[in-house]
Amino acid sequence: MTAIAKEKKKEAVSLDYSTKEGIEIYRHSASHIMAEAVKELFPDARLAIGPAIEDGFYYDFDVERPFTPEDLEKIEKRMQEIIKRNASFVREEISKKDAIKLFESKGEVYKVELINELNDETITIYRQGSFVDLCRGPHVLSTGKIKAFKLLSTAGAYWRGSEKNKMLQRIYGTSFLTKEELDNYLKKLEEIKRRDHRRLGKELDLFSINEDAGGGLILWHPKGAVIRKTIEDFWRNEHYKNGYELVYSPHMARLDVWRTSGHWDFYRENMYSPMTVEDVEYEIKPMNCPFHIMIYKSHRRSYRELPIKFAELGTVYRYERSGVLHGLMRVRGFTQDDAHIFCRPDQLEDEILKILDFTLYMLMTFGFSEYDIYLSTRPEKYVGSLENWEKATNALKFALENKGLKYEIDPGEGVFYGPKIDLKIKDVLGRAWQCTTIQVDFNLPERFDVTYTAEDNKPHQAIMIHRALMGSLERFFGVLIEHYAGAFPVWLSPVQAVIMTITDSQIEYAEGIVEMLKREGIRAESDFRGEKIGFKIREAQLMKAPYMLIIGDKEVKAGAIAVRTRKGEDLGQIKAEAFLEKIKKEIEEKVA
RNA sequence: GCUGGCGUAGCUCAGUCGGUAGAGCAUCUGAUUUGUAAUCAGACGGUCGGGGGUUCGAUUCCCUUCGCCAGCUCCA
Repeated sequence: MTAIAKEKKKEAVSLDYSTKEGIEIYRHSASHIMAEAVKELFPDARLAIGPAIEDGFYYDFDVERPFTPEDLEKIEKRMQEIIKRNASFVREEISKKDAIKLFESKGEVYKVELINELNDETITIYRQGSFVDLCRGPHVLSTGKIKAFKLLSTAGAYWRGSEKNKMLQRIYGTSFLTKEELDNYLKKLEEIKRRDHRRLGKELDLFSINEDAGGGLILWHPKGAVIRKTIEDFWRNEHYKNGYELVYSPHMARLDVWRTSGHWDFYRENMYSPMTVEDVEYEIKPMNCPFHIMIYKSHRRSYRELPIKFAELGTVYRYERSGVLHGLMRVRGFTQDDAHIFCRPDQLEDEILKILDFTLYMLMTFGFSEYDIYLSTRPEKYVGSLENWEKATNALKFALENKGLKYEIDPGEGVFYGPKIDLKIKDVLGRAWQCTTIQVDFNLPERFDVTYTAEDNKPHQAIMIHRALMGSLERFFGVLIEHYAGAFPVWLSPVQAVIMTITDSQIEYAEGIVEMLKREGIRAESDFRGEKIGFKIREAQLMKAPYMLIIGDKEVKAGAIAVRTRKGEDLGQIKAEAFLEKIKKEIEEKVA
């Protein structure tokens, strides 16, 4: 039992707030102080809930009109006063009946609703000054303990998160033990804005979304496309090395295919309306699996052939509600780095282990070493037998444990046809983006009758593993942009070197250098404009080009180039060949 | 989808308490030939997101519609 758990029995706690549990208590107390301030300023506000969250806290209120930024300032000021009053947090235990009476008398209908759902006969409440709130606690000793806080934003939020309920007004805030920590956090928020892939995507001319085309549909500009191509080439090569075969499949198919697969019954909310072609209904694909199954089934397969691994950069379309679209991270049309592995039962675990190794290798190459792993289990809407679900889930669990990877269970978050392992990459926002997914599926093979001929010369049902390592190229690209703040490693940089002349008299020499680099496969660009070198450097710097090759009379005379990096380092005069060797090596080794 | 906020030149933004708009950057033209993050000058560029209403007059006020942004997961 932790110290905090023990302290929960007491009225309020004095403890080390720098622990994870400690800071939660601290922030939860800050949320009570905010609620008190709101009640003092807006007596008609009804309290909902107000927990501590990842980087702060919030409290939901039912109020007549939404809070304005000016309201937040007033609330902040009032919170300062409440902190100055230094009222103690006092814990009380009262009977359920008294609790209901208490909150009814205050008109706190949401609190009454919550109490009614509690099974305990004794309810705990916390008071500070004249403010009282239904709360399990614990809290800090007194309001004066809160040293640094800030209210950040307001937003609508449904009561209990359901859009069928009334929308309440939520105030987000954060608090830290010291002003310094708070300032650091606010700085981090600025940094997050600076790295936003939507902003960088525009600034670096990587991609755009055009409202005439539609939301959630990505236009890849040349510079973004080069990066994508580089990723794809790497991906294809690695897949061939790992025993995959590449395939291509169409973007639509007859609706009956999706009926057979179960998508039409279990995944329809993510699918677009069918279109009718010569009286037959067709559907744009939300997944690639049925096509890979068809390729598998195009002829009979022997147990000797397995595992068969079909991989495809397959573009799929899924309906997402307009409000959830977000740059490259959440889109309606995206390309999965998809693959389906058809195997025998005895091969299943080994194949999952191979995929895990492959995944970690791929992610590492792109500079990601931090991720959270989840094992998602059977959802409410599912196909197949419970027995199959259990087999599949156990296979995934076994593989994770065998690898010694830490994971959490995500109950009910599996796909309708099978459980899955998800790897979530953490971006600078601290948000974890689901990229990798590995799904074991006994069900589609059954629905499509996917078999192989075994040693007994009889058909046996194959098992399928669906997997995407980067997830979708769009989302992965978004995470990459934020991860590198647009300054991609050389191998991914759309422009790897900008060659710039000091004056017109070096153009001929510089052209030779550019040509040589291009011939060697370097993405070199020239800037021979009649501008000052500082101006050219500034532009290349803003485009985050890793190398700037400056050529003046001195370099022409020496038969060399002056190399500057985007970090501002001056590598001095070197021979073009030496530079070529250096940059080639960096590209080859994918140096970050 | 819901709630709120926002929508002015290619971009970033200012402005108009109702009298049809302005800056910087970008683009184009010219001059400048320059040594490590912005040379100078000129020109071009907008029916102020779309539609409707009020008004002598709307970019400004009202309604509606579209788009974008934030939140809607964290359960006393």
